[in-house]
Amino acid sequence: MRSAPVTIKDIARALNISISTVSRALRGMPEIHADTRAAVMRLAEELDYQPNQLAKNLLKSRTRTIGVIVPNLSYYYFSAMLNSIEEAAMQAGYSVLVCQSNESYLREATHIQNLLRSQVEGFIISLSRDTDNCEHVERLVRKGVPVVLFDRYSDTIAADKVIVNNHDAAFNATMHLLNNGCQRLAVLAGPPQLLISNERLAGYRAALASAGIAENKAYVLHCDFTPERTRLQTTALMKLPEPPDGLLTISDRIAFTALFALKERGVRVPDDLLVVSFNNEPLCDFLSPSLSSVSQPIQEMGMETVRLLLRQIEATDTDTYVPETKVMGTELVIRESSQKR
Amino acid sequence: MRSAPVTIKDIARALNISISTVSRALRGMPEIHADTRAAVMRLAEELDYQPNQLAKNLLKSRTRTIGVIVPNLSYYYFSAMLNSIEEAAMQAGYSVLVCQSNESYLREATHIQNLLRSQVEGFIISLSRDTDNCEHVERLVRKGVPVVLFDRYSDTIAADKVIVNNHDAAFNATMHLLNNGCQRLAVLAGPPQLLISNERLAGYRAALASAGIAENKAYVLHCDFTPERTRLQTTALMKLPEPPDGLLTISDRIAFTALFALKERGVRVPDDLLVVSFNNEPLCDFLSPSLSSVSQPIQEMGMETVRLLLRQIEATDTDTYVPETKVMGTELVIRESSQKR
DNA sequence: TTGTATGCGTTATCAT
DNA sequence: ATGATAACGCATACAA
Repeated sequence: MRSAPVTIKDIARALNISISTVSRALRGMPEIHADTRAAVMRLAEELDYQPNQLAKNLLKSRTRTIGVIVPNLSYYYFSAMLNSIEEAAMQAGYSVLVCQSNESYLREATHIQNLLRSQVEGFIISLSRDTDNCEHVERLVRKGVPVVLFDRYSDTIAADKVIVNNHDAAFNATMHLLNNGCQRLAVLAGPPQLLISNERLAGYRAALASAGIAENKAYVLHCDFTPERTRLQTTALMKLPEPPDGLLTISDRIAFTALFALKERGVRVPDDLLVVSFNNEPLCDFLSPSLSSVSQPIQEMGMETVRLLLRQIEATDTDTYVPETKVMGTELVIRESSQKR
Repeated sequence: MRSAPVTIKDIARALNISISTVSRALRGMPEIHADTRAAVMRLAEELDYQPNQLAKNLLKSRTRTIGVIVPNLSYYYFSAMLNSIEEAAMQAGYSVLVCQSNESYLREATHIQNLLRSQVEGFIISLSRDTDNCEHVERLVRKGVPVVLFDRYSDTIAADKVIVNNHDAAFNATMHLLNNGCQRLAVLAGPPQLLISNERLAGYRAALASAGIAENKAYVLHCDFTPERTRLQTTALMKLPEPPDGLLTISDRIAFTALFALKERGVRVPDDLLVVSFNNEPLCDFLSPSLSSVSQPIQEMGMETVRLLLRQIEATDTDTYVPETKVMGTELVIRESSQKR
């Protein structure tokens, strides 16, 4: 049998005392008589009383809750970031409401709206693939709602950011491929509206330029994180009259599918083609050949996003606030896929 | 500058009308004069008014929110289940509060408590690895709180369940290995307190028995989903005087690490050892050799958990309610790892 | 030490 | 067509 939840009113009535006494007893206020407190506690325990968080939050106008919006939790990077964000938030006494945009602008905007209505005190966001207009987030910032972006950020948003130097990371990864003998270097980038993809692309180009290699436009293809598209683009690359002998992919998701497509076509990695990727998912180790990949300090990034957000939330004067961008270091983890044997 | 959120009171004051009129206009009630409504809507838009969901929920004693507790979202199976649960819930007008137990009983119990305080209307739970005592969930059920378990369930809980026939699935997987020539069949099971692991173990044993093979205790080892432990157990298996020539692992997480450890030791799959696993993560395709694995109908399972939960939530008489267990079909997806070439 | 009254933002009931 | 008021569950200022 289901019944309405127990309230302090129920306890008060049963004990024939006032609700304020119950409230005080429950919260261990010192002025309450020991006997009264004991009786209240006993009954609360017996009835399995659970304080109504809604009522508390409404009264205090504080929820100590932060909204997190990520593209998709089945990407390792985001679920790992969520873990570290949750941990840091919990330590600080905040809880987390997680939403997935599923790479859709519309869902992202809807989630922001809903989280706002649920009175979250701030947002940690990594933008969706299809978000080319950031008006929805900019409005948040304009309203003074604390926002921190990570990874998938945008230039136009005046919020705190926790990112890596995508340009330099891609530059280094590309140089690594060049140094290992690649002559024809291709790249599987993300969708063109994704800033981090473009930054990585720029790093790739800078590396080519620094090595005095002219860019071959046919070697630069865009993917959208769907296996179908990646497969198509990989095949397109290898069908070129001069197929590449080196490949940079801007995400492990893309690399996994690409490696699969390559194997199907009989392209041997690293013998025929060297590969370097981004994100350093745990699986990189398990693949054969194992996959070289750029790692981000997920643990630190999660802590940093929370730190920046709480700084905003707990700031007394919000007028003098200047958004900060924290650039974290990356590491190129070199494995079998990027070294000739 | 941050300011207190806009309320209907603000709008009422600005327009010099009563809050009830604002409330009615906002909700499109027919009795409101067109001009009044227009003015209210305009101002609400301009001030970016967001109704306070806390207040609404408190008043209605309904949140249309369900709590989902899973061990860890970085396991593919759970993030995929979450996606399908969220989708189904959204379609039905409910939203989802997700929590990770991180395989800890304590966190699981704490999350239940917190979600209860947040007035969720029901729970969808997959138990943590360390949950050997289900008192926390049983109490929920006793209180009449709607609960649906999936995958990691327990016999002692009188709630709806959405599961697969673990015994038969393991039986079939084991038979498949036997039919492909395995003589010495080992199994890497999960922790002994995990019912689904024991069921799969029982299926393995039944298959051996049906083939007239005596069980070799040394071939049955338990893992706890940590790579370290799995690595250790895999090594232990291969160090036996008579190492196995077939291996059943009760989760892809375990299989991935085991395959890695095998490769390190120079054990060739499938030449020296055939492997079958559980969960059919997308990566199974990408590994080399690709990994045979038992798949569960995640999409349908998500829909089913939500359907059963909403049935409970929306039931008028909760007295006559009898918990239902929905057993979904599995499919053994055969890949390279389980067939001699 | 305990009780009474007020308010958080909203909807609903009852007037007008 | 609109307004005043009570209620949801809780915390707290003020009274007693």
